[in-house]
Amino acid sequence: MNKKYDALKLNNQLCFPLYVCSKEIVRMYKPFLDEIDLTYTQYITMMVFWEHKEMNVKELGKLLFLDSGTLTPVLKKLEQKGYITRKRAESDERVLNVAITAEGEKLKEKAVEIPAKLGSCIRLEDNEAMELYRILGKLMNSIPTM
Amino acid sequence: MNKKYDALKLNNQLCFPLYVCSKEIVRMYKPFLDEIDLTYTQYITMMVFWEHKEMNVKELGKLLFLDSGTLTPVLKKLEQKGYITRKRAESDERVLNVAITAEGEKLKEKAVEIPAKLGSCIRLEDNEAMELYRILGKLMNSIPTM
DNA sequence: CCCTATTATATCGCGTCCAATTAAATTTAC
DNA sequence: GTAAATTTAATTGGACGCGATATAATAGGG
Repeated sequence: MNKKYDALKLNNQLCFPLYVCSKEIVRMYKPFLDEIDLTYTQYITMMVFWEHKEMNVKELGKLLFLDSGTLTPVLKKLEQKGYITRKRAESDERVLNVAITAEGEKLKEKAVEIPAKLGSCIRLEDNEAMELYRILGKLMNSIPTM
Repeated sequence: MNKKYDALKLNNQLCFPLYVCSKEIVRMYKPFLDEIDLTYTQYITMMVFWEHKEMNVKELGKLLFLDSGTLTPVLKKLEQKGYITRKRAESDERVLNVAITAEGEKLKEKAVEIPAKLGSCIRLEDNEAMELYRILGKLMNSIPTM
């Protein structure tokens, strides 16, 4: 039998396919994101601002499940590209408010085609995609938000 | 209605929860992997050698969905720790054969507890975990292996 | 054989992640 | 009411991972 080590086999891991699929799909985005000169992280950050206009780093991090150590360089890069502005809150100097610019809004027009382009790369039945979405949602909710 | 941009909302993305879950679960591994002083990438690499003893970089990359740009430093690190050996194939000097050492085998004993420890962190019904595993498998298979 | 194409790995630069640090605001103790 | 301790927010710095390119070895075509 010798099942003692079975749990250490790659094929028996749940995390591993998750890790691979995540990386591979991010990679699929790359050619499309290259066209608008964004990384995936920059892209999901812009998504938040396309939807919300303004937000501080803390709130942003909560939405994106990213800490400020990741966000600070991302936001500086996006500021440099002219898509957002970064400004300390007057009421609380610790807080950095980030807001989208007109340039940033314009980028949305270019980005709008991306989800469909990517969708056509992924071979998954609609019901499976929904099930995957549902289970991942449940998994995400079980993560301590710290 | 204004549904034109709905596909750009974070909540409507399939990739985003995948990306988040992957990162968060890798993070969950960290305290356990710290105990045996491995990164997640080093861990899945060792998994392959716990199962297969010997393999060249190309084959390893195919199994792990990682390229030599990632694997070279990982393998050098693991060699440095004494868990594997790296040796050019005599028949073809381009090929680098990697093999596990006795030290590497010993590490397996310490690692054997990790999958269970992690499993207990993840709140997911068995049938959901299996369904997730199945769908991710399908998704992985649709990835061009290049 | 020689030249070109292909294959396998290594190198390098950038982006992201984590831990430690800095700076600001709030709470607590006296 | 003020000083010290705690908490909170963001930044910095170092390590790791990834993509693009370089290097070296082999294979293939004439």
